[in-house]
Amino acid sequence: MEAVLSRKEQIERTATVLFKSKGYSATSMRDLANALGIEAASIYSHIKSKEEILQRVCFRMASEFFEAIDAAEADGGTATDRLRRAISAHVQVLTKNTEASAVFLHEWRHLSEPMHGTYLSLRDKYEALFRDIIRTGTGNGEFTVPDEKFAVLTILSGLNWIHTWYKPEGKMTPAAIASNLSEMLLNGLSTKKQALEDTYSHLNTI
Amino acid sequence: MEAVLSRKEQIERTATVLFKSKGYSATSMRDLANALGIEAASIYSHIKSKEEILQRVCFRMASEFFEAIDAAEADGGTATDRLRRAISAHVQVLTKNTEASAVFLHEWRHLSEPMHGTYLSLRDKYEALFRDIIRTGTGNGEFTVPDEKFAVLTILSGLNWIHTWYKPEGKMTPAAIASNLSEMLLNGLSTKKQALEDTYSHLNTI
DNA sequence: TAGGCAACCTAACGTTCGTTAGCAAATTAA
DNA sequence: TTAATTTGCTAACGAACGTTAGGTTGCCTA
Repeated sequence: MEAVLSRKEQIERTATVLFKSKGYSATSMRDLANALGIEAASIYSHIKSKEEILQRVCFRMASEFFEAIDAAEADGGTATDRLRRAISAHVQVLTKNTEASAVFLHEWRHLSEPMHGTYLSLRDKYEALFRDIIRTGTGNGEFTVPDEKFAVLTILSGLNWIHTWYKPEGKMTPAAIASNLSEMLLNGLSTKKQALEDTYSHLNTI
Repeated sequence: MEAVLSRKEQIERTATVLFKSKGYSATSMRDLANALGIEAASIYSHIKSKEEILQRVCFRMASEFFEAIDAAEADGGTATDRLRRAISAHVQVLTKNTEASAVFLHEWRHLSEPMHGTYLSLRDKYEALFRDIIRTGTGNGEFTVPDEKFAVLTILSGLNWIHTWYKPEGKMTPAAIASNLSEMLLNGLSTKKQALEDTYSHLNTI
C-alpha cells in the first residue's frame, strides 16, 4: 500500500535526504539528478529552481509543527499537561520525518528574502506558543524557571537533536522518547529535589 | 592592550564569522577576501586551502572544550558537583567564542577524511566524559535518568544552542547562564517533584 | 646596503555551478 | 485516433568556484 509519489514529490524527497547529509549549498543539482538517475536539466521540468525545493520542505514542515501543536493545545489542562503534550507533538513530527526536520532546522538560513523573514516570524510564533505554556505554569506555581524565553529555547533545543540519531527501527518509540524528554525536562536529573530556596537563592548573588 | 594578530589569525577569525553566518560551503574565498579587503589569491600566501581554515577552527575548539572539562573534572566531588562544573566549563568555552563554537558545532561535516573521522571520535570521547558523570550519579542514587546516553545528548544539545543568541554585552553573564542551565537540567521546571514511582512508572508500560 | 621575507597583486587555469533552449519519446485523455 | 501532458534528453550558456603561477612592493635585519 505504498503511496504513489509524483515525480515532483520524488525529487523533493531525494533532495531532502541529500540536503540533510551534505547541506543545501554543498548539494548540487547534478548530485540530485544522479541520485534520481536522470540528468540535471531534467529536474527543471518539475521545479522552478533549487531554492524552491528548500522552500517547500521548510514550509511544509512548519505547517506540520503548527498543526501538531495546535491539536495538542486544543485539549487544555494544566501547564504541565500542556507542556507534556506539546513536547509529545513536537517529537512526533520530528520522528515522523527526520530528514525533512533536519533540513527545516538547519538549512533555512539559505532561504532568500522574503522567505527567510517569513521563516523567522513563523519560528517566533511557534516558540511563543511554548512561552505561553511556561508563563501560565510559572504564574500558577506549577513551574519555577529563571527566564521564560531561556526555558523555552532550552526545551526546544533539547528536543531538536533527535533527528541526528532517531531511526524508526530502533528500540525507542517516539512516545517513549517524548515521555523520557518530558520527565527529564520537568523533573530534572536529580533524584531528590532540593528546597527551592536553596536551589535558586544563589542566583540572586549574580 | 589588544593582542596583535598575525595575518593568518585575522584570516581565520574573519572566515569563522563568515562560516557561521553563511555556512562553510556557501562562503567563497572571494567572500572571505572581500571581507579582508584583499584579493582571493592573496589568501593563499597564508593558508594552504579553504578546508585548512575549517580544520584549524574545529580542532582548536575541540582542544578548548577538552581543556575546560579536564580542568573541571580535576576537582572531583559528587556527581552533581561534577556535572555542574562540566556544564559551567562547557558554557564558558561556548560564550568565550560564539562564532568558532557555531562553526565547530555545525560545519564539521564538511571536513574530509581523515579529519572527519577524527572529529567524530573526539566528540564521542567528550560525550563519554559526560556519560561517566551520569553513570556515577545514577550508580550512587544522585540521578534518575531513563538512559545514560540519551541524558547526555539532551544535556549537551540543551547547552549548544547558546551561540545562537549569546552576546557578551547582554545582561546574562556566562556564569549566570551556566547556573540557570544546571538548575533546569538537574531539577527540572516543575516546582514540586512528584514521587519517583509515579513519575517513571508509566515508562514500564511502553 | 644588501638579502630575505611577509604581504599582496594581476592573470589565468580547469572545473563546477544553476539554469535555459529546443527537441523527442512515452503515457494519458478526449 | 488525435491532442495534450509528462518525462526525459543533449548541448550549451555565463557565472562563480578553489587554486596556481609569477611578479612587485615595502619593511626588517645582518
